[in-house]
Amino acid sequence: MGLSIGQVAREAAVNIQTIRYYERRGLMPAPRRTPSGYRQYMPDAVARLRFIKRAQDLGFSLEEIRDLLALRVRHGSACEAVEAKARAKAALVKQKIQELRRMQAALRRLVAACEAREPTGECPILELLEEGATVDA
Amino acid sequence: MGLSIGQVAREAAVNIQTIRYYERRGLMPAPRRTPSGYRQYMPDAVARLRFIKRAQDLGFSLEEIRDLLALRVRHGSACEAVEAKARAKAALVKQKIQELRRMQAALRRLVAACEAREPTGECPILELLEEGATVDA
DNA sequence: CTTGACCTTGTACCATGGTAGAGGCCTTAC
DNA sequence: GTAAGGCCTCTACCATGGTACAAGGTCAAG
Repeated sequence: MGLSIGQVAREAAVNIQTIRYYERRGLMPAPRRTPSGYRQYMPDAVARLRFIKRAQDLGFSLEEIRDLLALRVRHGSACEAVEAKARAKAALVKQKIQELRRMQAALRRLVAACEAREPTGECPILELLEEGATVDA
Repeated sequence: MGLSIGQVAREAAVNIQTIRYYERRGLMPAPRRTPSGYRQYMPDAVARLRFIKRAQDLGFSLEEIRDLLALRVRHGSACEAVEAKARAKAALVKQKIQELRRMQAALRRLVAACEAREPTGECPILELLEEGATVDA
């Protein structure tokens, strides 16, 4: 009928234990069970797991990911709250992108310095990242 | 003469213990000591700490950051190795940026859906992130 | 010359995000 | 009907990245 936890784990390339862990932590909904107690998943469980993994790679914590997944609009009732959360998250993502771009610029300059075989007494990375260091959060 | 660990901690907005921890982990060089054993830092220690914090926010582990800091070109001798590391890191950063952009697009679509007060039976986030899910690393 | 703020080392503890193993039940194939 | 493999729960352990506390030395002010 549905997918077993092992099938889901294989398709999503995660550990079985991890799926159960996510269920405990509220990231995966508790699936239906067979009469004998086996978990039965719908195919979208695989998509959800892949989403979680991607979001994690992007630096979101499991708690944040739980929130992201909870942003699924429920009947328009909580729509404003959802919108606010989405906006906040988007702002955060935007900032991360900007910082990564600065990092990338620094890395590119380092590569260029290496290619140019400059005497390179100094490392551009530290200084370049310091440039934009007007953060305090 | 130099900065005390407390001064550095305050300026870089990190815990004193954290600085010592970084020293143990090889992210901060062991500074000179006063005759009585107090650590004495040069002002660039603050910059280094801020770099570490920024890199962490970008999703780099302490080990990766240690590597990044080690990329400081030493006399051109290890220049090719440094260049390769920088390139690899840049590729990784580029990928992260792309994924974050997809996440941002999903969030923006969600916001738009909220604003439009659509019936919003479905959440765009999960599906949109699934779109680009041609990853396996 | 003592009080308080600061420093030292060492060890222990915490949260997050898993991973592993024990002990036991289910299922399918021979 | 029995063995292999999958699943169940529960508990314990691991790495990472800190944070806290104890016991004690240092230093500057009064």
